[in-house]
Amino acid sequence: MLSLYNTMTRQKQEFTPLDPPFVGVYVCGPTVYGHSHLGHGKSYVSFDVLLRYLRYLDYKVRYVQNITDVGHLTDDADSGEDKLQKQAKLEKLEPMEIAEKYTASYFHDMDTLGNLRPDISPRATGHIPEQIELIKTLFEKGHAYQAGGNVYFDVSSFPDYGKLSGRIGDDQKSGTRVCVADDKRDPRDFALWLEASRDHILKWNSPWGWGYPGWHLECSAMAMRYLGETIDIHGGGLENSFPHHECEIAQSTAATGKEFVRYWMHNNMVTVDGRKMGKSLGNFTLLRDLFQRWDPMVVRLYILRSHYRSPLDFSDEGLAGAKSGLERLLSLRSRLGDPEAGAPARAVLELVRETEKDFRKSMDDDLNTPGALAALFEFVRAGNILLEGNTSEADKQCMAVLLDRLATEVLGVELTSESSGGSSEDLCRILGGLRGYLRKNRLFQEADKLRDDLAEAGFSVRDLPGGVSEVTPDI
RNA sequence: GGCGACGUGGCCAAGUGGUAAGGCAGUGGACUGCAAAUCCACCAUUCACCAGUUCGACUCUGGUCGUCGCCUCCA
Repeated sequence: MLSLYNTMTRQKQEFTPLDPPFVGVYVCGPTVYGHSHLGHGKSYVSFDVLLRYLRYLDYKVRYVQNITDVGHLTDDADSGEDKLQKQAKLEKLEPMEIAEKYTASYFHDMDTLGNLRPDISPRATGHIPEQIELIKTLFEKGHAYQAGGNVYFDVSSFPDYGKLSGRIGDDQKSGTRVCVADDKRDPRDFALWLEASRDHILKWNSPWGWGYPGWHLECSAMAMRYLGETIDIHGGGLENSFPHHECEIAQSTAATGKEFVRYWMHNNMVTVDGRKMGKSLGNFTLLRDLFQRWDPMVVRLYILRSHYRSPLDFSDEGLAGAKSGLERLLSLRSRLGDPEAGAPARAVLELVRETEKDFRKSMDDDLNTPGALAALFEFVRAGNILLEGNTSEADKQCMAVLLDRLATEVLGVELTSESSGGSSEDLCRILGGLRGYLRKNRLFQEADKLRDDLAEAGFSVRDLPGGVSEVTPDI
C-alpha cells in the first residue's frame, strides 16, 4: 500500500485516488526564461519516479505540468518586471521567442535525464480565458476586489488561508522584506490581475482593462481545466508551498467550494555547500553543463540516492559515488544479456521475488528511493554470485526482466548502452577477441598495450573466464 | 521576529521501541601472467548534546546547541 507524505496534514497517509483507477497529478513546471539547473533536475526526477511508480501500481495517471511563459514578476511590488520580458530585452528577442527557446531546452534536458513527458504541458499564455473566467467567478462569490486596473484576492474572505504552510493570522509583516502594494486592503491579499504599463509587451484585454494574470492564477486555472475541481496529487518545490500553493488553494477552493488538492507533495532543495542552489544566489549548475562531465544516468542515480524530501548537497564526490553504483548495475545487466524466456531455477525465482518485495516496501514508504536502490544493489551481489555458478538462459532472462522493470521502468535508470550500438559494438567484440588471442599466446606486452590504448580511448577491458575479453565503452 | 525541516561511520544515505540497510572510499584475502571486474572478510557497542518515559530508545516526550529552508520570483 503506497503511502505519501502530505504537506497539508504533515504526515504520511495511505494513498487512495478519488476515482480509482484514475489519478490526476499536477506538478508546478518551470518558468521558461533560462536553462534548467540541477535543482530542476531533482524536482522533476522525483515526480517522474512518482508517476512511474503509480503506473507500475496499475493506476491510470494523467500527469499535467505547466509551462509558465508569462506573469511572474521580479519582485512583489507592482513595479516588478516580467522575467520573460526582461530576458527578452537581454537577448534582443521577442518574449515568445524566449519562451520557445527555453521550453525546448527544458524538454531536451528532461528527456536526457530520462523523465517521461507529462501528458499535458499547458502554457499559461494559452489559458488566459480560463484565468479570466476564474477571476469573474471569484468576483461573483465575493472573494475579489478591484483597485484601478488591478484585481486582488481578498484573503480575509477565506479563513483557511495559511493552513498549508502554518502561517495562520495576519502578522506576517514584521521582519519581512515584503514591499506592500498600497492599493491592497490587506498585506496578505494577492494579485489576480494586474494592469499593464504602456511598455509591457505581454498583455491581454480583460473586463478590467489591458493587463496580465497574477502570479498564482495559472496553476489553479490549468489544474482544474484538465484534472477537475479536486485533484489527487499536487506537487512542487518546497519553496512554493508559501505563498504560491497557499494562494492556489485559496483561489480554487473559494471558486468551487470544493477541496482543491487531496495530497500535497513538496520536494526538497539541492544545496551547494549547504546553501540552496538557486538563481538569486547564482550558485547553480546547469544540467547541460553537468551532462558534459557526467553521464545523464549518473546524474539521475545521484538524485535518486537521496530521498525527495531531503536536501541534496551537490558534490563531485557524490556524483562519483553514483557513477560507481551505475557501473555496478550496468555490469550485471550486460552480463545477463538478452536471453530467451523459460523456466528459471527456484533460487532465482526466490531472489527475484524477495528483491521486488523489498523494493516495493521502500517505494511504498513515501517513495524511499535510497531504500529501493539498496534492494537493487543487494540483488546485484546475489546475481553476480549466481552467475559464477551454473545459470540457465531462463535464469538470466528472469533476472534481466527484474532489473529492467525495477531499475529502468520504475526508477527510469536506463541500463542498456544504446550509445555503443551497431558498428562500435562489433569493433568492441573484435578488439576483445584480439586481446584474448594475444593472452592465449602469452603475448602479454602486446595484450597490455592494447588494454592501455583502449583505456585511453575511453574503453574498459575485462578478461572473462575462458580466455576471451570483453571491451565496453566507459560511462 | 513568525512558520517549517534536519543533525546516523572518512563521504553519501536508509531505518525499526528490542539492540544500526545499502552505496562510495579504505584494508586484508580469493581469482588473474599483471590488472580490472567479481566474490569473501574487516570497517559506527553507536545514531549532535542533556534530561525524562520505558524492562529496554537512534527510534517517544521536554530542553540545549548547531545547520538549513520559507516568509520577495525561484524546482
